[in-house]
Amino acid sequence: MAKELTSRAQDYSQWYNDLVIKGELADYSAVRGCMVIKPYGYALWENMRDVLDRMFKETGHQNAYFPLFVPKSLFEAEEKNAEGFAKECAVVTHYRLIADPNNKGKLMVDPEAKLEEELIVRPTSEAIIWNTYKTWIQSYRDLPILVNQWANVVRWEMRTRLFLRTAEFLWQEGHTAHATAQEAIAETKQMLNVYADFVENWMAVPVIKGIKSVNERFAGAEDTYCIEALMQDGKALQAGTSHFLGQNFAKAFDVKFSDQNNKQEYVWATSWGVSTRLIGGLVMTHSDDEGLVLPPRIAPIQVVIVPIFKGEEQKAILDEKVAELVKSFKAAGIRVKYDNSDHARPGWKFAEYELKGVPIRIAIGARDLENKQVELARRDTKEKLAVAMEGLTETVEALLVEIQSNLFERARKYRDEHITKADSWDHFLKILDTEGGFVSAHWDGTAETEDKIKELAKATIRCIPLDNPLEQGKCILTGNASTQRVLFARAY
RNA sequence: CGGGAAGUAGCGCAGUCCGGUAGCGUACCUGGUUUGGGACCAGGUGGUCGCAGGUUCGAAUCCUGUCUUCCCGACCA
Repeated sequence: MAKELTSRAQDYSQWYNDLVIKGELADYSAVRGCMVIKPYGYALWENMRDVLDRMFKETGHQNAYFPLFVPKSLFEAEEKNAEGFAKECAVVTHYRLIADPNNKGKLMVDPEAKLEEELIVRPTSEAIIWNTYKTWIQSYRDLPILVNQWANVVRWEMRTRLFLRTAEFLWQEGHTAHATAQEAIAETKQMLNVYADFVENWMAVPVIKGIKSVNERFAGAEDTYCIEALMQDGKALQAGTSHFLGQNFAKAFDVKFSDQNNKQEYVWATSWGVSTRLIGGLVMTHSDDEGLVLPPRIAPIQVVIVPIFKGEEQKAILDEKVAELVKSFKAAGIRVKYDNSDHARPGWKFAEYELKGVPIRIAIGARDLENKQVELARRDTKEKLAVAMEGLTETVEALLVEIQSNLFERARKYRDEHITKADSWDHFLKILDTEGGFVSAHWDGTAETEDKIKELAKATIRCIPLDNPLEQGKCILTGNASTQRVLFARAY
């Protein structure tokens, strides 16, 4: 065994780290809290990015790029936003290094090169963008502005985890400006739906759409909408957020427009983002003790073909036959890899591609050529099937669709089985301590109660589901009157 | 940031207590035999022991500092 994996039951955290590192998605770096995203992991991100980018464009958005640095005076303009992020900001104070006179071969910060004004490395870009929008917007004719940027941001987290919480991460952030509150709210909801569509239909990760409580709301937002996913260890993961920012940033940066009646109005704003964190969620939703399990629609490699041969002569015959298959797969838009390298034997390759989460493996040898068939193995169910060479491309296409839907259904079943109603505090705690998952419980709607529950149960309100039915009840903690249940969970 | 553990060859580890100039497995290289679930035999390559100081004739080993990672907690728009 070349690569031993920790099992989920042994140590869930270690299992996750093993998969990310041994599955070659990412690795630790020399920089605290920052990871190296390796080619295989980046290919996965590129696939995700490309699909999202297309969805953003289909909903009328354009890409742009704003600076990495935010002058402190701009950063602090929107008070709540600044306060929310202040304690995790990297700050640039100098612009030059010089040779250290007391330490040969070493450099030191030039004390003469202190910046007049500190630059904040963006933890999010509302400030720099709204400062820019001020110059873009004069009239209602300039609205809406529908802009997205693909970027990196830095949040100086105390405790980091590969993909789930890193000091630097990749994401996209949409920042839109609108003439009316209704339009901005519609945009906020539209993008939430885009995220839910992407995460469910491409990543095969079921999510619950909802709205955050005041405590969990984005700093500077009027309302934060979110999609919440459930991991295999029963903990929840916020997979994406879409914020209705009201006029907070417009007021902070004095962004006004003239309406049809030549009346000056503040602009309405939204922002929305998803990050490389989604990759962490993907790993923890589908993968198993053998390694990663990637959904076909975003897998860097959808099909791997492993030849089984004795001697160069057989290999040449297989190479020729497989070249036809590869051509046919590629013509059908299937991402296929033919691994005919001779330094690893078939068994080794089988294990390796299982670790990498490749949805379909095809093994083909002399025996198969004779029978005009191949051995096809599904990563999701670990089933092996003998499949006719005739019409193989169509078979594979259909199977990729089936695997995609099987992964989603499996995850949804798990998620649905882990939404539990609790009507007493004891039951509430018991669920959190045993099966985990979402606990649907009444809450009196106050921030104080939410804080108290967080303190006592280490669970937070993940969201108030959008389609939540109203029902009379009593708060799980205080017993005060409540009109609806909300979803609690322990979360990443 | 608090508590705990760790850092020695690409990876996984032993050696550290009791100082004497580094070893095992795997990977890698060469040759051969192999190839339908992580092959075998033989011969090799590769490490200033995380980094920086200090003690000493001599440091992976003792001392000080520092960096990084993991686990638990606090924090986490």
